[in-house]
Amino acid sequence: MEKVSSSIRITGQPLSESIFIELRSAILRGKLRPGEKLSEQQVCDKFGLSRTPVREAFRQLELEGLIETIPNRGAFVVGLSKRDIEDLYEMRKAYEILAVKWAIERITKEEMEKLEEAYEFMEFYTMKKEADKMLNINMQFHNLIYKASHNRMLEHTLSTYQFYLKETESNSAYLDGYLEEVLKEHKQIYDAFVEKDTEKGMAAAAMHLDNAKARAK
Amino acid sequence: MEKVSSSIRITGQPLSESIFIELRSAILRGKLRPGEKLSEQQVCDKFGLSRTPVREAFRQLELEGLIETIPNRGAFVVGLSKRDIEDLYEMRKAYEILAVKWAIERITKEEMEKLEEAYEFMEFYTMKKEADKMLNINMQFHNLIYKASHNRMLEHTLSTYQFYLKETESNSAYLDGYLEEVLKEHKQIYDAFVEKDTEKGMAAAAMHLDNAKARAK
DNA sequence: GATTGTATTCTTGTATACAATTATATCTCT
DNA sequence: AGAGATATAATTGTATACAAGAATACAATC
Repeated sequence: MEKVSSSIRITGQPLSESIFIELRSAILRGKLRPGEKLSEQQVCDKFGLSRTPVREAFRQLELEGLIETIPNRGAFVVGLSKRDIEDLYEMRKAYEILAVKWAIERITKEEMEKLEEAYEFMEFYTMKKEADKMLNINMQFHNLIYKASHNRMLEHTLSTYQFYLKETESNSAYLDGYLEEVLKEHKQIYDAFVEKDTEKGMAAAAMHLDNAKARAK
Repeated sequence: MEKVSSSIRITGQPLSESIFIELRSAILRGKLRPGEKLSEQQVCDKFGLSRTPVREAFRQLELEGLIETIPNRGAFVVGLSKRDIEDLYEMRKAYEILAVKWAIERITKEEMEKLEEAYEFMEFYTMKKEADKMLNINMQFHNLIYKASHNRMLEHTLSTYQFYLKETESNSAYLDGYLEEVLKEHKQIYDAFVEKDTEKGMAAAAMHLDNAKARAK
């Protein structure tokens, strides 16, 4: 493992959090290979800090299943296979459908206003053909739905999946040729919120995620 | 928080793991109330050990969303609302359907033999009307399916949900009057494995979990 | 040459010590 | 008495120290 010159200290945020995010990203991006041993001391040396926060990060990675620790032997990178990622799209789809359903039932007025605003930005960026901004607002749109589902676990899990898929996607600018198609799919979801039609929303979400999976190829 | 007389040390297992499981259980069972402050020192005193393993357990609880930590202020119990638990049944159902689908597609010969054995135990215990043993083999049956899905994340999540629901269920002996009904539902799932019929399996799983939710009331 | 037993080294698991931030209590002033 | 400021105490965040287990190296034996 190569050293990094700069510290990862961010004021206010515990170091264990930073290390967790950093290592998770490295594993998902394949910089840390499955099977590879992850030594606490090496990680400490790399980031220039003590073992305490590193160990806390390890325990979190273990809980997410990205590393496997054998007592008194150490931690080993697990990582995601091609099929794991394929599966992840399916798992996300199943939850996203639930999120849309609950969000339509439970969304507050304020949340609805934010969702409307997000959708309007999507229209705007589609018109301007700004794919990278579209990618961002796309994520926000979905995150607003997660929040509006008013279920912390679902929200957390879907945010995690979003992160996983973002990190593992080979080409993050894959939206380029599909802006209008993507907009249309989101319009169907958004319309379902306006009409408070859960069935329509769930169907639209399912369709959208099937297409998203196909586009990511 | 009251002290416990006995130590929770189990040879081979890190203490952080034991504390994690212990605290998680306490939160799910409502012994630790939502909003309550969870002091590191208090937990240390209670279990008679140092802060290092306690902190590691806290980080894991945080990741599962059962506590919320505010930097430099401490950890606060979050817990699950009635609706959270209701939702959990839906979330479990969505994943269980996926697990059955993938398991039917991916199950190995050895795994199939174990599943068959588990199902036969279910028949046996139903005949003998042993509800508590049935509860156990029931969990095993489902865990075998999780394993056979050959997706670690799905397996881990479903195991967690199983634990959550088991801990929060008001009456763990709720199977009592429903042994034959439950057996029938599992037979349908098991038959789908024998016939390698994913559609049938998914439908049977959906039905089973709807009924399980209704029975838990 | 292969294998087993032992000593050494290395790594992890836990406890303690220190630093930094936050909460609380006390005191002052109006 | 109440509001604000300061000092003290308590709690968290991080680093270091120690203990226990595992891996490695090496010697002795077959």
